Amino acid sequence: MPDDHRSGCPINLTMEALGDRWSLIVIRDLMFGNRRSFRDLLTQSEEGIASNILSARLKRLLSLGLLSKQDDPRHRQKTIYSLTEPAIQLVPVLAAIGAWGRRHLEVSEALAIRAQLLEEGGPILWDAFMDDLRAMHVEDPVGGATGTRRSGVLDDLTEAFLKLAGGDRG
Amino acid sequence: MPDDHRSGCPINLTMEALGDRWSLIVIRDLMFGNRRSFRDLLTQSEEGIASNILSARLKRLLSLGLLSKQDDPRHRQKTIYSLTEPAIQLVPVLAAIGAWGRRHLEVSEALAIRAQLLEEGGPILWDAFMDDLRAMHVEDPVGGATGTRRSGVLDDLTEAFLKLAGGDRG
DNA sequence: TTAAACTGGTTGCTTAGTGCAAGCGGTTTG
DNA sequence: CAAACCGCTTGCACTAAGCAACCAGTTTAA
Repeated sequence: MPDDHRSGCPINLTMEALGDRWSLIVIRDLMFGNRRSFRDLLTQSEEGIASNILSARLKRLLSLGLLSKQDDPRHRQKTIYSLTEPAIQLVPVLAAIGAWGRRHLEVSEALAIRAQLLEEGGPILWDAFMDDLRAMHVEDPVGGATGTRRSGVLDDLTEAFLKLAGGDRG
Repeated sequence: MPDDHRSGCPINLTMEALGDRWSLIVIRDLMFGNRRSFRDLLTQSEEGIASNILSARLKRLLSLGLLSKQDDPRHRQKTIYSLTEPAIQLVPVLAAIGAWGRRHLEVSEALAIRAQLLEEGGPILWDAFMDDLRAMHVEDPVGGATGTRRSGVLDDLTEAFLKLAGGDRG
């Protein structure tokens, strides 16, 4: 039988895959917040995702091939979640969404600075960021999760955010 | 009281506004299919939206300020739905989503051609398209709905689609 | 003149997704 | 050896989605 999709339209298929209130939030936290474990994603979530929803989303994103999981060598019970190449290629999508939201919705200044820098940086910055993400999520997911591997772009974005937030997050 | 949002993050606020399976589909049909009435959106929908869902989405998008409605001079009962400026500015978002879906999901050839042309055209084409949409949805919504006002970009996209689909749609 | 078709929806029902709180077996830390 | 932490699961309430039938008013065509 054919696939059980509503249509073969690229926009529709993307909405079928990611068109809910949480999937892109989880990917955003992995991508920009480098939250790589269930507990990090759960407790550091700005929006307060519930554990059963997070569990369901991680399963779904794994089965879609957007995430991969590895054992954490530091803790036998711990899992490292990483972005795969398809998820990394969502950078331009998240940049466009962030730019639109920043213009048309009531965003907070601190949380909007990353969207602004990402928009201003354009495709050149996105490509640099995607290369960093490949190093931290595909080539060396453990190093990326533990801090051995870092991203210059991500450090810049985080620094700009912390300057406005005055704070204690990353 | 503060707004009842999960957070002030641009990506989160966009997902709260448009993060469901249908909102962007409705906007896509208005934008690329020039479906401007309830009936058109309902019956010409590739994905088969239900009438109660369509009704709810139109109400929601109107209240968010992404759509406007006008009386149709040809039919006292008919309503013309139009994109507002914020919705028109979703063009880059839909282009990015379409480009991603085309690369990573099982799209159909005919339905993917628009995404491809939009991606290849880049920001210059998007700007031209957005100007056309302003003429058809903001300046002269009635003319845009009735065919008096047309979009060169949209005609090109539709022609390319019809060539592959062999068909009877627009 | 009247019936058929079309207009933008609504209603009722079932199923799927979201949100919250509590809990669970195993692991590591102090 | 107890407390904290690990990735989850369970249960229950509520909202959103999906389906089919229906509705009153308007236009069209015989």
